[in-house]
Amino acid sequence: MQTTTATTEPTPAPVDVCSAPPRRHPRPDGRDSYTISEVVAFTGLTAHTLRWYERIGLMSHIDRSHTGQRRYSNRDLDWLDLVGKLRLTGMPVADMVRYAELVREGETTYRERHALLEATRRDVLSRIAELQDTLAVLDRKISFYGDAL
Amino acid sequence: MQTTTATTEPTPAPVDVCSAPPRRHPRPDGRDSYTISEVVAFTGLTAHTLRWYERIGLMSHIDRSHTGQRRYSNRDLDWLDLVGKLRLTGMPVADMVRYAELVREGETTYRERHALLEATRRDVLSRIAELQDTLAVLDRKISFYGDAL
DNA sequence: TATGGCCTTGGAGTGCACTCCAGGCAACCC
DNA sequence: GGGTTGCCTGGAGTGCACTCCAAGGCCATA
Repeated sequence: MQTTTATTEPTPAPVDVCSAPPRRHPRPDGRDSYTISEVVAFTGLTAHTLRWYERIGLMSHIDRSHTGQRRYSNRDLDWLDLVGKLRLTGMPVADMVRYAELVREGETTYRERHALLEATRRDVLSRIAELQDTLAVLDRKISFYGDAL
Repeated sequence: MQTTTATTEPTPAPVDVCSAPPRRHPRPDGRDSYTISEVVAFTGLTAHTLRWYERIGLMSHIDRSHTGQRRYSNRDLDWLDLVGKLRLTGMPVADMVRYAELVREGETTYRERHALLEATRRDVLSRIAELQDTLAVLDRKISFYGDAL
């Protein structure tokens, strides 16, 4: 089950540890190396975007095949899942890059990561509250139009 | 008490009827005419943005003083409140302009307005669900970092 | 050997939602 | 009259997050 990429395992390469993130799209088991187009299929992002994420430092360096093509690991996909979630919160990409840098710097940044996620959590809560507020307005208007019809 | 703008009252000018929207920022009572900078203070939008909204048709024509300066009514402020709410949902400005057009066209567009708001409502619900999903992920990570500290 | 498919790169382009600028008018205070 | 403030306009500029382009490498199949 636990296929490990020999290329990355020796150097534990600081990654986003934490409990295993739930994977949304079924990923084939027993593999740990995907082409960019497979990742496109899993994530819904474009290949352009994936390469751009790498360029701006939102993803740490991705493995390459002997011909120089990108080979994404399950860890990379987990990270993309998290990025997708953070994107939904409206977090700017620059902030996500900051978080990625903290992850790359290793365990010494736990405190700062904790603070960053706490702040994000507060943002998310207030966005949910705003949306629920908006929902109330929509419901009032919808029932107005519903009654008028 | 009821200061009415003589210019708009004769022609009831189709506006967003429905029940009275709750006003967020305290507006002085007994007035129905505000300068652009007052509206800036009430809404948090910039004067540029307010003029731009008008240019693109997101606001119907705003009253003018004898010198040509904009004079916003309470109805305009109510509309801006709604626009603010819709903006929070992530609705594109173009869609809001569409809704504004429907409002300007009068009662015959009730059905379409109803449908548009229903669709928006569904969007909002799914966004809330996404955010709650994200919140769960954040909580897991936050408690991981919290435990590790 | 050639054709097609998948991938690579740096850099330029796009769409959205503002945001600002230059130049000018009107009103008010000293 | 001069200075300041507030507002006006059309049009250009900005920042973000992609999105696309052109030119080319590698490799499998016909």
